[in-house]
Amino acid sequence: MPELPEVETIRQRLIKGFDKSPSILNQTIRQVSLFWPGTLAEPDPHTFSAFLPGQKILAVDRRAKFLVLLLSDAYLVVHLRMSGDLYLEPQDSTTLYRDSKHDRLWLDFESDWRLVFNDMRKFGRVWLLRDTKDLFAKLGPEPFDEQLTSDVFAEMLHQRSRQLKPLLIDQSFLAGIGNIYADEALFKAQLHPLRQSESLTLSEAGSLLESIRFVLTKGIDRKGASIDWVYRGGDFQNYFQVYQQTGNPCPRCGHPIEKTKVGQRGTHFCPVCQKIETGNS
DNA sequence: CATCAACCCTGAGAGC
DNA sequence: TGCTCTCAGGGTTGAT
Repeated sequence: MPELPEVETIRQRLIKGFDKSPSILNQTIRQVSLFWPGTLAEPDPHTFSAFLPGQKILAVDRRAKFLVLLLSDAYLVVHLRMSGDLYLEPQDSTTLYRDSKHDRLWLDFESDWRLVFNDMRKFGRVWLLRDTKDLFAKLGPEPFDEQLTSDVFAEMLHQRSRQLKPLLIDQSFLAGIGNIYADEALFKAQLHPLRQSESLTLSEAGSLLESIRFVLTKGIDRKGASIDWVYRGGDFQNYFQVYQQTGNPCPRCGHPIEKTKVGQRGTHFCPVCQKIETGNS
């Protein structure tokens, strides 16, 4: 499931070009094909398809797990949710080589290239907006924001009274973390997923922020994780310490990694290294 | 404000 | 082989 590192990887591939495909920058949209109307959050399909032809892609940015395509006169925002993917391919390759069963949207450019939005589980969404302010209004800070110092992060944790795991994946608290990187960051910081956020010491808060940045950086360096049957070409899954490592020995102490359910989400942790008690180190 | 559950979906894997 | 059941998960929504 794409989290910040996977979305960032896709962003960089769209900008730089990937494999044999060119950069998406300066491509001009010629034609729109929408195969699953539910993909479109707004506006309605008719307005969407009528507006886009002639629009040029000027930039590709990221906010949280959203990809933001700056067009000549609007923003095209994409959220990949669970199974979405976004890539360029030649306009004739779908008919010739590939099963297009899960394609939800095509943007055909004036060149021979096509932007494909493929999304097996249909959870992904696309917005065409004049302004992204409302959509992003409730998002928390970016993990790499320079303003986010360990003191600021500690204060954010103390202002809430929640278990760490659900808090980390709450996009209004911090933007871009999902289930994988939350589990990995908590393990690296040696904090129990059920620890109450307000109980963290200043040094524990600093350690958690540092761990979050470490695992996200590692994920980006590895071009993201390719898990389940969704392959995106990254190999961070080979570096998981606890995620999907249930029963395997903890890399730190050797005790078997355990899996529980926290806030409706599968949660992996080491019961020895990740203590629930308040650390007074 | 925090917590919980249902919902949106598909396909993989288990059990029979 | 082929059926049915369960599960996974990001984010939204509504109830407690």
